Amino acid sequence: MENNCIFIEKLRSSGLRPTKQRIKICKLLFDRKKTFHFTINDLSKILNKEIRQKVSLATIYNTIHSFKKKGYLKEISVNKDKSYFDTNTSNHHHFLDMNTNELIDLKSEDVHNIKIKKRIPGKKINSIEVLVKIENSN
Amino acid sequence: MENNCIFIEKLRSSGLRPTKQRIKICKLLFDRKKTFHFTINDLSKILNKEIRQKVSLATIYNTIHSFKKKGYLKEISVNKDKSYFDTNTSNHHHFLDMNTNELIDLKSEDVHNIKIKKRIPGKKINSIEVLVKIENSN
DNA sequence: ACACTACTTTAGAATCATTATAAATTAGAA
DNA sequence: TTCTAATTTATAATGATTCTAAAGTAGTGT
Repeated sequence: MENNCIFIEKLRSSGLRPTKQRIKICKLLFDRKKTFHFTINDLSKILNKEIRQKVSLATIYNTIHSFKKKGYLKEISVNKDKSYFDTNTSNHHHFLDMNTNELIDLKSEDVHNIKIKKRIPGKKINSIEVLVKIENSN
Repeated sequence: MENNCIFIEKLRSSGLRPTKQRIKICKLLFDRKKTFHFTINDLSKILNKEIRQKVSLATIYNTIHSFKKKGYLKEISVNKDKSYFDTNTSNHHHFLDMNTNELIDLKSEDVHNIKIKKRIPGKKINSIEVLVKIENSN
């Protein structure tokens, strides 16, 4: 219970009321050591595994979008079927395992020296995203 | 009319019957100097601008998928709303203009020195895709 | 030219992720 | 406690894509 204080504070300081649904989602997403990659569907399944306190799909969408807007989550465009989200909001890249459809983080340092030689007049670079597709090497 | 011969041959040699719908789509996609980026919706609008010979949505999807499978088109994951296709099937990257949602080709040479330091055991790299998001620099 | 069969096209239905809606619930302030 | 605005929720709506099954067409053999 005391653990939730961090999340309650986090939510409150972002102008989001700390409802039990949001706290539950916070715990699931942010109370972990390693980066977590997920789809809304994944999240819904995990959240609603225990029947006692279900969170509706609409709330999951709302909450994830709020979190993204606040910068707590990154959205990753991998394929058009589903949206992937990433709890690692730092500047980094990804492996995509074509066999399992799993995302794996690549630290910024793991991809060195990305230099873009071409420029578009009147435009500035906002971000550079690298997706490395991998597959079984058998 | 004679122009179509190229496309008829191309289709035939790929085991695709040269129907008038496919030829029409071929002309639209491949009879141009510059790379063409499009969504199915774009294509449908252009194809069906003239009312005389409409091509159904289902046929457009079928044809584009066939072309992709044959390697005549590349599919690009930019955002989950829509699928983008690219008539440039060579190894290259993209700018994505966040203001207009437009894709712009980046030659392979325009992005130099992509080296991935990390490896995943049992996996080999299939492709490396770089997406450079740009926006108005006003 | 004719007939046959497999390939294509097509309209419309089905699907699936996501968003909108509107009513019921809840948090925080007075 | 009471009030109001924020939130949750079930359900409907949307929009891209896929499926389906019937009608049309290309290519082969006659």
